[in-house]
Amino acid sequence: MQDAPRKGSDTRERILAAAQAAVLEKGFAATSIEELIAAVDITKSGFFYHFKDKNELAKALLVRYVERENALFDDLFRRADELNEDPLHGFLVGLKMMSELMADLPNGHPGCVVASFCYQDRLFDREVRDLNAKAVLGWRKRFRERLELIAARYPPKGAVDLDDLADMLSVIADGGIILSRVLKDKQALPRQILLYRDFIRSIFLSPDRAANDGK
Amino acid sequence: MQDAPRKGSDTRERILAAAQAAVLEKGFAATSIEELIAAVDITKSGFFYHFKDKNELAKALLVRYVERENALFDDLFRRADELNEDPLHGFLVGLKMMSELMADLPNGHPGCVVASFCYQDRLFDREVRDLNAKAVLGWRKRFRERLELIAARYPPKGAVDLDDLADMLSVIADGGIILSRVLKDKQALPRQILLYRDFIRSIFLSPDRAANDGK
DNA sequence: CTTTCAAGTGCACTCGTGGTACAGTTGATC
DNA sequence: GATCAACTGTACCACGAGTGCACTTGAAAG
Repeated sequence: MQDAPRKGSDTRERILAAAQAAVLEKGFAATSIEELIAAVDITKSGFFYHFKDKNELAKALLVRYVERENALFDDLFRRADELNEDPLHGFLVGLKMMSELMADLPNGHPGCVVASFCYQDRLFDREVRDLNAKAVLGWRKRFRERLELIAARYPPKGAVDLDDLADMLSVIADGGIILSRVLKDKQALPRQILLYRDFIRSIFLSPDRAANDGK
Repeated sequence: MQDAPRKGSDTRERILAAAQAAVLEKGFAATSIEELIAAVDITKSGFFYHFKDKNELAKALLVRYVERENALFDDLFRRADELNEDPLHGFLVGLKMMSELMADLPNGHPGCVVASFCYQDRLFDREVRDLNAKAVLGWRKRFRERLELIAARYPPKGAVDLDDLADMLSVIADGGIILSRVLKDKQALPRQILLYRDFIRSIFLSPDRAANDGK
């Protein structure tokens, strides 16, 4: 284990944590290196030891965010599946848990780095923009696979594009975060996720079954 | 008519147009006054004649955007209603038109100023943040009123919160714009709007009626 | 035809920030 | 005792935001 050569050396991680919080509140350009080194209590040289320039910081920020978000989804839907054999009900339980997770965040959702970068993408090089696209496509793949399992067992009513339906969860999440933040209403995001859940249920569950599936 | 005292004097509008395009690509902080005055071909003093500081520019940008967006919605759903007496089918037609409008934008949707500002809100004063919230609440009110008319004639299946359902359109729009931009897929946004349309139909139209309502 | 006023120009200045360069320091590990 | 990751310290440059103020211009109103 030579990943922590020196005492702790969590400096890089602390920079990233401070940077993410600042970026989600003010945007990347307005987040100054000076404020970050003040927050983490290092010198400017220390910062440039870890990141050769600001674009490197952006890249690391995005990679870290996507990894964490993926780990969170992995854990959440794994637990949901343990509670349920059926792919549809596993998904519905997972969405419910996701909604509750968002509702329980004390200060509301801090924001999505992918969405933030999307509205500032001319600041970054192509690599960062490609990483952003890859993250969204990863979520599409993840949810599409679940939806395929569901569709195999529960033939959907009408023609539904499963990619679009998978994307819709990212859409609801990003849009819901914006709604919550703008309205300063922490519950707006979880409620939107529950609406998506209702939509999924209405697509895959026939009306009579959906009727006695309340809650 | 003393609103245009001097020849043309569309300078202010040209500044705002250039600023909006730049802000949606790079964020507000990264949009320099210097680049704006270069684009509009005036001097720095000329800029500060129109806006006393950058925050004033942000405010004007937001006000302009919301006014235009509201005018667009007014026009779109008014035309949809002219084609249809029924509130539900008027809404469905409006959503279809909205989707087609988005699909026909040559370079994709340029972005939502409200969403952009949301991820940079610490840059602005309270007035701008309040304006942002008011804009979203305005859209909620607008769509909620439509949904109430619909719900009165078509009792919805299950308990639906009409505020949430109204918000969901803003959510889908903002999230869909992000999806489209990140994936560089212009059609992603219009497809998400059509999914919302499907959801609306499934809520208010009973299954047998929904069946022969295809397209 | 002169006064007035909106809509600017020109210039000089301060400050914060990104970024470079490079030499030196510290402390755990081998 | 040497090595190396992880820093510190100092000095420096260029650029852009934003301020302040005096000055100009051209259309319109009296």
